[in-house]
Amino acid sequence: MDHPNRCENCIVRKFNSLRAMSKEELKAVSDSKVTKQVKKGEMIFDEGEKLNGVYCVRGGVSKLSKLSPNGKDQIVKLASKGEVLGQRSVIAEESSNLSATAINDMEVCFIPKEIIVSTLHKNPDFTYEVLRHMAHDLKEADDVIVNMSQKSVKQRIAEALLYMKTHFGEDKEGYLALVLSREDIANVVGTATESCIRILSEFRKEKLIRTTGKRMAILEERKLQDLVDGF
Amino acid sequence: MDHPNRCENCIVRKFNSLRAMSKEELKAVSDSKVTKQVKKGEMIFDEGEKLNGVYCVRGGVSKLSKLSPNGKDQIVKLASKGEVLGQRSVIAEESSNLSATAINDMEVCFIPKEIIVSTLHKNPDFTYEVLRHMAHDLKEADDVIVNMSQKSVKQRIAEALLYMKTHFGEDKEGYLALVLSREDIANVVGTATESCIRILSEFRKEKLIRTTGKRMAILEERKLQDLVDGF
DNA sequence: TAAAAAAGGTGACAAGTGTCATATTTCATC
DNA sequence: GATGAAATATGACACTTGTCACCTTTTTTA
Repeated sequence: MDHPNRCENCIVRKFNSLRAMSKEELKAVSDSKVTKQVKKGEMIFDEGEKLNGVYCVRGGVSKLSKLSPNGKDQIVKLASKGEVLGQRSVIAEESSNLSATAINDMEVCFIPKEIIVSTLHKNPDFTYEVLRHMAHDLKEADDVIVNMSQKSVKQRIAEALLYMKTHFGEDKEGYLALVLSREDIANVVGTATESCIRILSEFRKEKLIRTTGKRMAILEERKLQDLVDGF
Repeated sequence: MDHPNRCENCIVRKFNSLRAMSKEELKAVSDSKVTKQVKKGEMIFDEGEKLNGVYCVRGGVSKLSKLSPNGKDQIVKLASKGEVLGQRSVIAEESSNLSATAINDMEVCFIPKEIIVSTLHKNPDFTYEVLRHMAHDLKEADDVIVNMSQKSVKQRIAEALLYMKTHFGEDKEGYLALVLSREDIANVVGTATESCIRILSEFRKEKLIRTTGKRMAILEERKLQDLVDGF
């Protein structure tokens, strides 16, 4: 039973609420889960879809976004290793309010909702753990609301770059490990792609960042932070 | 034991997660709760404050807001009868990320966190109920993010008016039951007070609304909705 | 009730941002 | 390695929105 592909042995679990599951519950999850490879650009689930379970991210990064009436895709959250997608919809028994798309190649485990829901009813520790995670997500969402409404596009882009550095790190050459297209960055901060490109060009000219193709490196973290804080 | 001021008999409870509590738990809550009168403009708790419990709203309306670095107050949510304030912070064991201020005279019940937390550990139904509420709040927050970043100020104000009508209703004369200052409306939609006043004046000139002092009535719900949807 | 303070209202102007048009570069695929 | 498609880049311009200045009306307080 020490197969590396068993949830009991999956390191990723340490980061999410599944760590509060008992051995038996975890075994049941492992027996019914399906591991999937998702290629860059592929959609894991779409807005409005009824989800039959949740997706536990083993590797890669996913964007959670919502299509606005004007045709633009607002990215609400970036999810990586250890995060569980679709939890909210399964718990509220509603169709998904967001779509999930792979930003790079991903490995995710699909876990049927029956197991999640029954564990929620039987194991209060697990429910409490899920609740704590959701409380955290809600706080982050509040922060995003304030940033969106009170900060300029330039400040939001600076913040997004710093976020990418602290949450996804850098490679050996100092480039941000998470590579996002200009369009995706624009969709994270809620602006037009052209505005995003323009401001990144500005940052480059001011030597706050450097770029090679779509790879970007932060040169002046301090100055970017000052910008975010309004000088 | 049929005192009207006992939680067991409180109608408000029907609307929130406390309905999942057992008779005994509810009795304990009732014995330790403190009912407070909060006057218009008074703060219930402030951003950054450590909360020793939650506040159950019996009457009146509260704004939950967050001060942005530029000195503006972003209203994230309006809470009325039945809603529980401070839940998120108590569950995550963090200081509050928002402040709560009375928009009109309020009556709230303070419930010490110990009772909430211990019930969360003992009663899975209650935990699940709280979880479902928080899942709903999170969805609403996602929607706010998309609105903030993708809609114009005019659209957001139109939406805020419609929201006030559907959530708080109208009085006999057709005026919105919830009376907000122009500044508060501006803080809900994340714009400057002057811009808000200007757009409301515009709506008035176009006969979409009518105003008497700070009381406002919606005349053309359909047209406002069309505006929100981008014609 | 008068005076002071707060809220509502409007104009003028500047700054920020979105849109459209059009190059240019990079990337994927044969 | 060539070729077409997608992504990046930049200019021009209009529109939206914020800021400041000032005035009027309403509300609060002495």
